[in-house]
Amino acid sequence: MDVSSAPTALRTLPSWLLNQAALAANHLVADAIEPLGAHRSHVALLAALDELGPDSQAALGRRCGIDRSDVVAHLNALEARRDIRRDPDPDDARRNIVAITPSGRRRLATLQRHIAGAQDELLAPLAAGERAELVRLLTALVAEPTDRGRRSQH
Amino acid sequence: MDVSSAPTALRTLPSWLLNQAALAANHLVADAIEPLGAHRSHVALLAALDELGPDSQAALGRRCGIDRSDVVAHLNALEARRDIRRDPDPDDARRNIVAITPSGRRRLATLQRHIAGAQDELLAPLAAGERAELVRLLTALVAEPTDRGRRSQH
DNA sequence: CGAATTTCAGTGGAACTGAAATTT
DNA sequence: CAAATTTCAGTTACACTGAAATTC
Repeated sequence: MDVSSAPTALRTLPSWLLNQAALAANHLVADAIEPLGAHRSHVALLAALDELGPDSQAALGRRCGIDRSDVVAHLNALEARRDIRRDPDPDDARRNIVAITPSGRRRLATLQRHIAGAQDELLAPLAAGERAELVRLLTALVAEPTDRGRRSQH
Repeated sequence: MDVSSAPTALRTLPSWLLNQAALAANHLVADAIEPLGAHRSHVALLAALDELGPDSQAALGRRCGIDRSDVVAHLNALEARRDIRRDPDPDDARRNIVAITPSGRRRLATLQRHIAGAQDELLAPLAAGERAELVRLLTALVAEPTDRGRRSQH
C-alpha cells in the first residue's frame, strides 16, 4: 500500500489513520517479541503486576484493556513459564491473587527492551517533541471517561 | 477498562495507545454505519473511486490498504447494490476497471455524514488545533515509505 | 437475592495466505 | 519465461459473548 496515493477523504480521516497506524504498530511489536515466544498482552499483564503489585484477574483485565477470557488464557501461558503465580485470595474466595515472579520481572525487562526498539522504528518519522505530543493526544483520546465505542466487558 | 488505572509502562507506550484508540475508533465507525448495512471498507473504496476516478481492483486495494481478497468481497457487495460497476479493461484483459455510479456517490455522501459524527465523538476530548495536529502526526507515521510492520500484499 | 469472579467453549469479523486461471 | 490481476477457499489471531460454577 502507498498511503500517499490514498484519497484525501481517507488521509484526513482520524479513524482510518489510527487503524493503519495501529496495524503497523502491532506488526512491529509482534515481530519484535514473537521470536521470544511472547505476546503483546504478556507485556501489558507483566507491566501491570510489576508496577501496581499483585492483583485479581478481573482487575488486571480492566487495567490493561484485556477481556476476562483472554486474561485467563494469557495468564495460563505466563504461569506455565513461572513468570506469574496465582494464589487464592484469603479475603475473597472468588478471586485469584496474581503476582509477578522474579523470572517474570526478568522476562518483562527483556520484552520491554525489544518493544522499545519497535517503538523507535514506528516513531522514526517523528522528532522527540512530536513523539511526546502524539502520546499526549492519544492519551487524551483513550482516557475519555464515557463509553465511547468500547465494549462493556460487563 | 479504566485507562487511568493502567500502568505507566502502558500509558506511555505508543503502540498500546494506538491500539486502544483504533479499537474505540473502529467501534464508533461501525456503530455509525452498520445501521446502513455498510462496512468501513465501503467508505474507503467509494472515496477512492470518487476522488481518484475508475481504477483496477489491485490498485484500489493498494491505495486503501485493503487486501486483494477483501477488495473482491467488498466490491461484490457494492456491485450488488449498483454502487460500483466492474468493466473489463480494454487495454489489459487481466484487469477490471471499477467505477463509482451515481447511486454510489449518493451512498458515499450519506456514509461520510455518519462517519463525521463518529469522528467528532472520537475526538471530543481534543480542541480543533489538537485534532489537526493528531492527523498530522498520524499521517507522518503512516506515510513512512519503508515497509514498517506492514504485510506485503505481494 | 443480585452481583462479581474465574473458567471454558464458542462466535464473528478482520487481516491474511495459497493457489488456480488468465493475461501481459 | 516471470510477473501481475482476479477470484476463491481457507487460515489465523483477536475481540468478544454466553454460560456454568462459585462466592460475596
